[in-house]
Amino acid sequence: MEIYNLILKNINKHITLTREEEEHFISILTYKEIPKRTTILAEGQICNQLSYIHSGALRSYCLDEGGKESTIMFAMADWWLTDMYCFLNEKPSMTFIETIEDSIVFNLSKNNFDHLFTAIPGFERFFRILMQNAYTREQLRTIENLTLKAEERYYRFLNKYPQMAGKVTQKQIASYLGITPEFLSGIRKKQLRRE
Amino acid sequence: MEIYNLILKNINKHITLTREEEEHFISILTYKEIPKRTTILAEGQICNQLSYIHSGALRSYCLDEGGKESTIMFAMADWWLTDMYCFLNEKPSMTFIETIEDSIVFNLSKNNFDHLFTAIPGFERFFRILMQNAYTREQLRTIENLTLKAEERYYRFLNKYPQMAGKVTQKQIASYLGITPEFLSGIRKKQLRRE
DNA sequence: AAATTATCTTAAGGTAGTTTAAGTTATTCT
DNA sequence: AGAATAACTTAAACTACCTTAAGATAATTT
Repeated sequence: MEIYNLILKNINKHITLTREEEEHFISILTYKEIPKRTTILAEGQICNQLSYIHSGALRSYCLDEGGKESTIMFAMADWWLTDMYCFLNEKPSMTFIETIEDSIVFNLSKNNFDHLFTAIPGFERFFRILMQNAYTREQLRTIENLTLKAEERYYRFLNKYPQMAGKVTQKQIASYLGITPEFLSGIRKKQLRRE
Repeated sequence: MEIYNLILKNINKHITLTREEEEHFISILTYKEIPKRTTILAEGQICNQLSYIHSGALRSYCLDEGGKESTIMFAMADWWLTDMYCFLNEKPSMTFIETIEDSIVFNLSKNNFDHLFTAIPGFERFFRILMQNAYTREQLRTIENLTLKAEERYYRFLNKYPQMAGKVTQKQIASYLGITPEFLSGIRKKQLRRE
């Protein structure tokens, strides 16, 4: 099937599958078309799906006691997304996941995820590399949060995710950077004056 | 060898090795005794070792342009530690790693790490799970840094790493929390007054 | 044991980021 | 298209956290 070329290419970056393995893998995915601004995972639900984003864009975030949002990550086409801790440990989700625009995702259930490793051991390697990348990316974010001021973090964000910057609201960017929308507005004004 | 029981138990939590596999794995480790306050990795060096900490405690940190330290992680007995990004990509290290106390570590070189996966494919699974845990831990830290005030982060740190709290200086704790030692001192004073 | 050096504390003054509130501009819904 | 809702901006007052500097305490070196 044509539409699965993208995800197969994603996997082929790290491991090689036989024709049968590819077919098996695709057979355990569930195809979902999701309109924009749809919540596909809410806090408290059991998170039993790992989503590959075929097209579109999504966002995961959490709420603190006061109702303040923090964006955990933005995810676009060809990325994987879930509440990883809760997916792996089958705990009620601590996060929300919603579409930013109309999206097509392929879901892999926790059950199929677990069995995939016995059916096709090569996937251990694939997900090892995926987790490595996620870990090192997350660690870099920690360091940037600790060492940089909001203004510098904002410019690095624009630089790292230029496609995202156009799709998401500034409120969402602010909540990713850990600042208020008002403060971000000030940063942007400063930039405009310079141009 | 008696001394390798701890690391084998660590690995056995996630995968099962045959006797020969255990022996092969141990044979590629290099044993190191390191006195306290020794830098085992400096910024700019190629980081080609992944360290398992048999005993003792270590810390990894980075320096910004102004020379300000940020502690990336504290690591104690039975933990794995390296500059993961630079280890995996064979880049010059962006971080420093130093012993906090006299330590014994077993080093796995990048070369042996790479070959380990073909020699004993089960290690793909082991390191997948290791990376998963590192990733989800790091993501939790990001969220806490974004949503919590320094005081609350300090108490969670004490709670999560009670053994560490006694071993490291407050300057180091402050640099892990992303605050100045002076500000941490103020937080501690507040706590003392309450008791 | 003394001297040196690093850590920890205290306090005053400064800056980065927040809060609240009001007004403006987009989006979404009917 | 008009009404409703959410996003974005502006500004003033506030708070969390930083900077600098000095003195006290602890650890390390000689």
